[in-house]
Amino acid sequence: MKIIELDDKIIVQNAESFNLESTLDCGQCFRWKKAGKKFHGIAFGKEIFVHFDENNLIIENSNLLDFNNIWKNYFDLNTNYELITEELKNFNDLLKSVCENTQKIRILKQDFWEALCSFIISQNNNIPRIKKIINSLCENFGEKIGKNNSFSFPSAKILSNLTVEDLSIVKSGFRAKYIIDAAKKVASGMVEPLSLKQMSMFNAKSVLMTINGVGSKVAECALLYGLGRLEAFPLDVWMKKIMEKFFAGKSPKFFGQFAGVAQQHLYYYFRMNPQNLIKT
DNA sequence: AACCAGGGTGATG
DNA sequence: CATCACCATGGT
Repeated sequence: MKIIELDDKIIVQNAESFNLESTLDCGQCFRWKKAGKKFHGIAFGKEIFVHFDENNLIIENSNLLDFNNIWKNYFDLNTNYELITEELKNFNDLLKSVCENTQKIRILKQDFWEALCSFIISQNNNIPRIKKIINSLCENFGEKIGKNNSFSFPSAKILSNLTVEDLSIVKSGFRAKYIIDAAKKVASGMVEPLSLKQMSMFNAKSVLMTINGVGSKVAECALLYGLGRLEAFPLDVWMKKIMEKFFAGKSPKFFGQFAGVAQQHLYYYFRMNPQNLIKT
């Protein structure tokens, strides 16, 4: 991996190859959009365009400082996902073929608060509307960044001072009170990502579930997408069906220390191919 | 028009 | 512990 900085772009030569489409569209994040060959997105208060040119990862509207501080970690470029995926393929024939089909998904290391808040919004909701609510949340309460109409994800501190009425503009429904409670607990340090990273999965999950509106599934999402705990295994309605049909009697432990990565391949594959889940 | 969406809560058995 | 109505909102 060699980094080249020129103009307002970063070129990561021989970046460990991964598939941007599957990685950014597999349901782990909600703020990336395809713009031609490139993907446009915002994370950690910065807006970029990103695409692959052969083995080179091109990050536009950025610089070396941001790459080192944000994007290297966000795309988790120091982790060898090829190794992880090879290990997963040995667990089970179905998982092997699914991994080969979904192609090189990478779990992003997202901002803890954004991941937690986004998956609180996701409960009993559909993906297009989740994106719409998050977008509205950013437009109304985030900070304007760049020259375009782009906004950062609003901080927990900002949201912690809002009322349910203030939030009604984003139309998050009954989730508004959950967002505010989560914001208060994060802003006050009662729920603190650095300490959660040091805790056991069980203890970290217990702390997350003290937030009103955070149950088992959302807690696992926060652990996986916001805290880099790759053994976390969110069981949503799709994963429950998949487990019931193909992994009956098995628990998430079956998939080992990278269970979350396995989960992402399975979830994405069956979202893309639901007929293979319905049919008996 | 009823039903569903990357669920959680509180009440009840 | 298992089940169940209910939770707001927008799309089909």
